[in-house]
Amino acid sequence: MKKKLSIVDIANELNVSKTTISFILNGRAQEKRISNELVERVMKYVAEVGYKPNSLAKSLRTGKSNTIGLMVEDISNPFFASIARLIEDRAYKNGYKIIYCSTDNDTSKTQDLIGMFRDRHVDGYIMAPPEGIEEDIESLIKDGMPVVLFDRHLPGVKTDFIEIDNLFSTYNATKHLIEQGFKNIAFVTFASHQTQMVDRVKGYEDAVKSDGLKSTVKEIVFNQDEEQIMVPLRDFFKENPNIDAILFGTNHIGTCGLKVMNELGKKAPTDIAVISFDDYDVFKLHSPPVTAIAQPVEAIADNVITVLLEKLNDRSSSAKPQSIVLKTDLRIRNSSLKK
Amino acid sequence: MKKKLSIVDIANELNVSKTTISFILNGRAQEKRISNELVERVMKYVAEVGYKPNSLAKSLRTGKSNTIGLMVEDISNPFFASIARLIEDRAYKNGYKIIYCSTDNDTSKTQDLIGMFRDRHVDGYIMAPPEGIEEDIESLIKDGMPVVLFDRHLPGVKTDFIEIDNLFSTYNATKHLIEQGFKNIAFVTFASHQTQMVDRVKGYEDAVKSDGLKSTVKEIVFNQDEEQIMVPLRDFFKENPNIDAILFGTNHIGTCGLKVMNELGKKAPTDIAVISFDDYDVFKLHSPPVTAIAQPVEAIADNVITVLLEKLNDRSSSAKPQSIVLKTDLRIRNSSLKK
DNA sequence: TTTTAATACTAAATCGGTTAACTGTAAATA
DNA sequence: TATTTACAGTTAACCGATTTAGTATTAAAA
Repeated sequence: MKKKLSIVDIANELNVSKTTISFILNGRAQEKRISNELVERVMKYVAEVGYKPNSLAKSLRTGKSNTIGLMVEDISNPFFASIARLIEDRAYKNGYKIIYCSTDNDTSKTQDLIGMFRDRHVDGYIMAPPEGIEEDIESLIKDGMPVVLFDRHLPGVKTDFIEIDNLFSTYNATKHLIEQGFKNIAFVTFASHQTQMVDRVKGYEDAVKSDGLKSTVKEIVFNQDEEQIMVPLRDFFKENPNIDAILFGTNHIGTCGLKVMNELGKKAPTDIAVISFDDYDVFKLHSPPVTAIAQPVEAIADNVITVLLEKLNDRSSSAKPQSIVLKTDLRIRNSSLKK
Repeated sequence: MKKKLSIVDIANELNVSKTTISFILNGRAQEKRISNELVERVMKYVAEVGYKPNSLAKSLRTGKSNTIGLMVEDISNPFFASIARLIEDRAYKNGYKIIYCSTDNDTSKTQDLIGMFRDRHVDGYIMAPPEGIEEDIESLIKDGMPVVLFDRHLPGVKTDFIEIDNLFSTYNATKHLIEQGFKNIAFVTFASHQTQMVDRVKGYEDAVKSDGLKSTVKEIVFNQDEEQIMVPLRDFFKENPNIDAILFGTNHIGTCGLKVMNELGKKAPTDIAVISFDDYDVFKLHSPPVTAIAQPVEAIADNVITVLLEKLNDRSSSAKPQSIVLKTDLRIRNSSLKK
């Protein structure tokens, strides 16, 4: 077990001060007028023995950790998992590591996690924030930490965020159902005051109202345990036997909804037409396949990391926060629905 | 932007040496005979101002970072995502953070990532190792790093691992198909020399041979791009028109397989019976639902973290490595297959 | 000839903790 | 009375880097 080399070992071996080594390794040789000769000698030796500076020591001194904290609702949800994956790739390419965690949409858990991230001196934060976290985020921002939100934003908080056009997405999907001739369209979603959910509900309501149809919104309490989501769904179907189409507010609730429909022997789309927010394999492979509102996952991840890197590279920048709103894609999978 | 308090600030404020503060905060007051009076005064002040020790400085001095490096094949794969989620929870509860990354089963990428983790002084490693990484893992172990492998292991490398009984799982699934009366059963999987894949193939082959049936194994090159997986699958179906049942080696390939079957208008299970490794929503919700080999995800995550925490708490322990092999569950979803 | 400037580095402080070794006093033991 | 022991802490070194301020030498400018 060879002990790791430190900058002092290198300095001693080459009879040079560690300051010089440090300057050379940080590309400040020119600026500090270190002779090319010496630079070469040092670089050669460093490569030879494979010396790597201790990043903890470096972080302690410089205050930068080259780490980004990523907080999503649940890393095992395919939507967040794929965004996390894309962010991870881009971050590594730019020399950043990711520390991630799942908030479960739980405010106090999230506060704890922010504390951990702070303590670990992450350089920047990417998060899909839960409700009630406004003050904590504001305090991060006040302390000069770059914060980029995605999937939703916090109305009072002035920071960058990337999201999609939720209102139009559900409006458009609902209109699509109406055009297909459905009259009793329900919207089933998680109970939430978050911006993305509020907008999704509003999009749906705007659409049904514009056609003089009745609005039926069912809100379900978020729960980790899938069974706890399915219970109220069963009730919903029993209480609303005349529903002919449903729009689900997230992939998770859409999946649970399909499971319950299976249980109850209700076929999509012959018995009840279904559209879900967030597209993924379950909907594509369902037979017949389920129409879904696909979020531009790559574009979201790209924008998130681009904006964050910008802030990281130009800390002082007081440019006003960017709000990027991306379009979704309604993937219509059953053109022959009802008519 | 109030600057963060350091231990020196606390010491000065209370007119005590920082050593004393450190002892008290690390629960060594008794041992170092610090008076209860002083302990209380310090604790009260620390709580009041919300002082939190700088973990970077702490790590630098102690060599421990309270971080675990988690390397999976692909964090956006539901199998790995759910294991990651469970490991995350357990790790946080025990005061550890997770740094994660996806290896893509790429050896040199993984080597890079190990380098990063090393550099960040992670306290332990959890990984689903790619091929060809034996030496790197051995060098980690030689340097005293706790390493726990899962999903597969490296035959020559003596370290703990958690996996499932792959051989029996595919043997059993194949037998099940045979019992249903299928005669032309194919096994479609990723090309790999990894232990889990080798065992899965062997389990299949043992089963078909034991009944004197023909073995048809199709190996597909792993690729990030789904289309690159579907091309050889299409070929496979065209070249083997008399196949009446397929066993897919992973959830990913199973999902792609179903997509291709959809394209080609082949129905599961009426045209071709299907069983896939790794159970998830896509298989549960497929109509009719697809039989799958479910891995005990919670048990895997539990065992992984338990073994790692044991090693972390007892570094010197030279107890010989544990090999834990868990059972899978064949979730039969179409009892009325053929007969 | 003296002053200034450029060259090529280095010493020491610093980041914020932990820890081995030590100090000074009072009471207990030899 | 002289020596231990217990008590209640403190001093200073250390982890491994970065960075500010400085030094010694030579060359150019005044």
